[in-house]
Amino acid sequence: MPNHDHQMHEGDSLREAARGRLEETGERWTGMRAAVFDALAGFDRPASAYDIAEAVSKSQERRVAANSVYRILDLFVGANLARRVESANAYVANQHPDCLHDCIFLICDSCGQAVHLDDDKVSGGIRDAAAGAGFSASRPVIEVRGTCEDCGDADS
Amino acid sequence: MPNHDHQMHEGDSLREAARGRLEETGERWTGMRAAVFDALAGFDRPASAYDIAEAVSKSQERRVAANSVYRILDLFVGANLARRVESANAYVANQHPDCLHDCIFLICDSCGQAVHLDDDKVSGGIRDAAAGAGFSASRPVIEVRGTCEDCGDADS
DNA sequence: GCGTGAATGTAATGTTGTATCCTGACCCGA
DNA sequence: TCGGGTCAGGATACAACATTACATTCACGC
Repeated sequence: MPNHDHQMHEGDSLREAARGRLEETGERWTGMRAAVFDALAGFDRPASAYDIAEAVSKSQERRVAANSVYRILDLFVGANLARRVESANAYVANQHPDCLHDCIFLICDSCGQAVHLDDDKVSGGIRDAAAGAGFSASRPVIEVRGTCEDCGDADS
Repeated sequence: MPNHDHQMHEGDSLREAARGRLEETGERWTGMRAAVFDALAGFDRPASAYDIAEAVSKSQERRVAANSVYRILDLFVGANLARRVESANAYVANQHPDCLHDCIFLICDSCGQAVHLDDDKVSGGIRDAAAGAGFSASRPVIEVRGTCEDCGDADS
């Protein structure tokens, strides 16, 4: 079970939380950044920068290049608005940008969905193991590939 | 501390262990596979498929294409002779191919070295956390980016 | 208005990973 | 010895992911 309550967000509430968080870091919430955030949050699974570029191109009715998207995604990751899923070369919106965690992703190899867990006990164990090897951890990457409940139920 | 002893290998011993393990799976230990394994084991840090292709090209004195290397690396990963480091898009030789673990990589962002830990307690915790969310884990990816002891000592 | 720096656009290029089809070595049975 | 099957690997092309350099535009203080 989680060891504290999060302010969870969705839809407009998430957008506003993201905007607030980004502005706290001294960055601007521009139209382009809003469009990228909306596109990212609109996916129900991890989205690649190119997926997002395509979605934004559609919503803006003009071509948006990948590198603009990369710039903004890097900014988002730095500000905790988004996370990178390393094993999928993709990104997800962070549902609670105000709250910093080492997080765990459960990624279904069948449907592509990614669930985000926060378990400070597990991540603490990893940080301890790293520290025990004389290693100073800055960014744990904890991802589990496998099969989600829905896909496991019925072997389609 | 590790919770059991491994048969650790290096040099020729590692090569022989790898060969034995691969042949146990019903695959052949060909010259090309040996060359790829030697190249991989010769790197002191995670190596990309293209790094390995280049090294093998040199040792064979002919051009070896990346896709051949990928095929062989996939085979190695499947047979537990090598591991993929997801956060670096790279591969490392497994020092004890006879022994299957969820493993933890500590990757130094400064020098690029990767240390391989086996800690069944930590990985068990992750599998438990996944199971608690109804998720059937097949392949945990546990990597920690940070700074190793050597690079942290003196801030060059 | 106008200069300045931040944000974004444009284009090219580099890196990583896959797909497809083909060749050559080897084995095996007729 | 001939044919056919299998499989490792080669060649090529291409798809997907990511970065770089430089030009242009925009917001804001003055």
